[in-house]
Amino acid sequence: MAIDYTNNDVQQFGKGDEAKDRQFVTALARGLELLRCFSPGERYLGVAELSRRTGIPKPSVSRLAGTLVKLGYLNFLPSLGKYSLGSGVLSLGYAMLSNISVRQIARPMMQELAEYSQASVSIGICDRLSMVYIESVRSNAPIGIRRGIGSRLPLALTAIGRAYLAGLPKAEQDSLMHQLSLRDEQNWPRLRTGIEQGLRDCAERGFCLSVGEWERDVSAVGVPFTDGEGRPMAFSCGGAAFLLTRDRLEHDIGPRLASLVRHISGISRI
Amino acid sequence: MAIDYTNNDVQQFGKGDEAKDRQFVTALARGLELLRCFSPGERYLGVAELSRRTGIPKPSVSRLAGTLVKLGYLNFLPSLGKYSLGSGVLSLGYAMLSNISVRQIARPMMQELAEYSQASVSIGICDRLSMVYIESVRSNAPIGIRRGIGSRLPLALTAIGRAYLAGLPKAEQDSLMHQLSLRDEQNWPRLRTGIEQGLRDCAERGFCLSVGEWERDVSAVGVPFTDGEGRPMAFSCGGAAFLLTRDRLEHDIGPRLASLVRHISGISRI
DNA sequence: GTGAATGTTCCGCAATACGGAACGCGGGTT
DNA sequence: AACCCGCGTTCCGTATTGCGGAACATTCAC
Repeated sequence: MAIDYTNNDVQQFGKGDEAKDRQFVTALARGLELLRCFSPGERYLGVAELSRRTGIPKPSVSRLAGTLVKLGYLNFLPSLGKYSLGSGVLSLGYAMLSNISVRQIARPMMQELAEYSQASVSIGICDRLSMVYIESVRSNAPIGIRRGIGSRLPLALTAIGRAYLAGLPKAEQDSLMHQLSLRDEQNWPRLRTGIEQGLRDCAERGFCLSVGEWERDVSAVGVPFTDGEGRPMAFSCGGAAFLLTRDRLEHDIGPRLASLVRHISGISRI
Repeated sequence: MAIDYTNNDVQQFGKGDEAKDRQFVTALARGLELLRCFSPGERYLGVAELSRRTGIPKPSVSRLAGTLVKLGYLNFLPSLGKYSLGSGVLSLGYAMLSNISVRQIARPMMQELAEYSQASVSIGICDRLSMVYIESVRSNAPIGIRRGIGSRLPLALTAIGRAYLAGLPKAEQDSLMHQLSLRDEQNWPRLRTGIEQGLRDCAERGFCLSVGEWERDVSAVGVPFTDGEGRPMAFSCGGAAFLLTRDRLEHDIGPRLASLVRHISGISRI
């Protein structure tokens, strides 16, 4: 598994953070932060490791993790002395997915476009500074990595992320971009250029591109969308770069995806 | 949506419960209990409703929910004054799924059996007193409801649940059955009969049945399994009762599913 | 045996989460 | 309008509860 799935969207909750909010429950935030440490790359984590990652002192980690085990959100493996995610986390995700109705409406059309383009067509929403797939269908072509529902992609480098930003109200857009700039001041100028190109593209043509910018061999187009309940999200169609050339994305796939999204807007607006 | 998706596996956390455990973090448990209130049927819940469901007083619910919003696990809809699940819950579930390798190994064989039987083949693990699908493939026959990954099924009435119980060590088996009996004393005698039949079937033939016992028109066979990491789970093959007659389940599908699971045991044991 | 990891338990402390009461708000109903 | 009812939030005094340094076990490596 060469892909780095690590969740970079860390938030530290030092007890006396600026969140001097009397309405903020630290213990809850910390417990959830522990769960977030587990990612597809990091199956098993021990107390010390969790403590290092989150900055929470060991005894507290031990207590919180113990609680999470009792609740079924973590498993404890006595042989390793480590924790892994438990079955509890699954059903939460499912409850959320089943409440987003666009998925059912869009799936047939997505499937059709996937077959046509021999690529993957996905819908994503934003969590912290990543996009997360809530639906993804792929052509049954032999190649093509399976990035399933729930997988995370960076906001700044992908077509779906840029499209998402393009669909946001200015205020939220700025806020997210500000956070991005803080996280990676080094590369921000470069990232920013790509994002702003995306914003322009979406405004002018209704879709934006990422040609090998995230992973060398992957290209995609993205289109912003807001569902009937006002939830911002984005569609994308992406796959092997040698199949999805820039020309084809700009003149064929891009317009098709944009048209697909217009269709869905029409249907779900009723 | 006629199916009752409601999550019955409630746990109350009155502050001074028997959990006088100095190692138990109540605030965390309560916060997660709030998230659990949302199910595919219950998209939007307000403070009062959450308070009623969980027994947590309103101010505490307000505080905890506020915290969950800040963390991205809940959305707040000002127009309704209610909460819905946020994007944060998704990625947790995905991180867990991607760490269960049986899924990838088993999928092709599951697909094959699904086509052959014109039914759905699934893998499930247990969360509290429900089975939760971690993988599910279905034939592309026109009929067949889509129960995706993450959906919950009762332990006592389904083939997958009974098979799961059959695969557990005696102690855990007894513990779960005890909890089941407490939750529904009324029907326990009947449920128990079905479960014990399932245990016998699994011991004798390697699979168990549920013929219209959970939903009138749905029948299935189930087979217990334990993966390379010692995680107990169960396979099932189920679908329309008129296609999957008892005879066919007993003499064709059941043995085939049992054989499939033996294959997988062989592969993943390496 | 020593040393450096790990994870858990102890326990005194005070910060923290708690929850009853009160407040403000909107939307019915008479 | 005046009333009421249900909701959600804020207040604030309280003691509960979670906290974390220190000490204590274990295990591993060499």
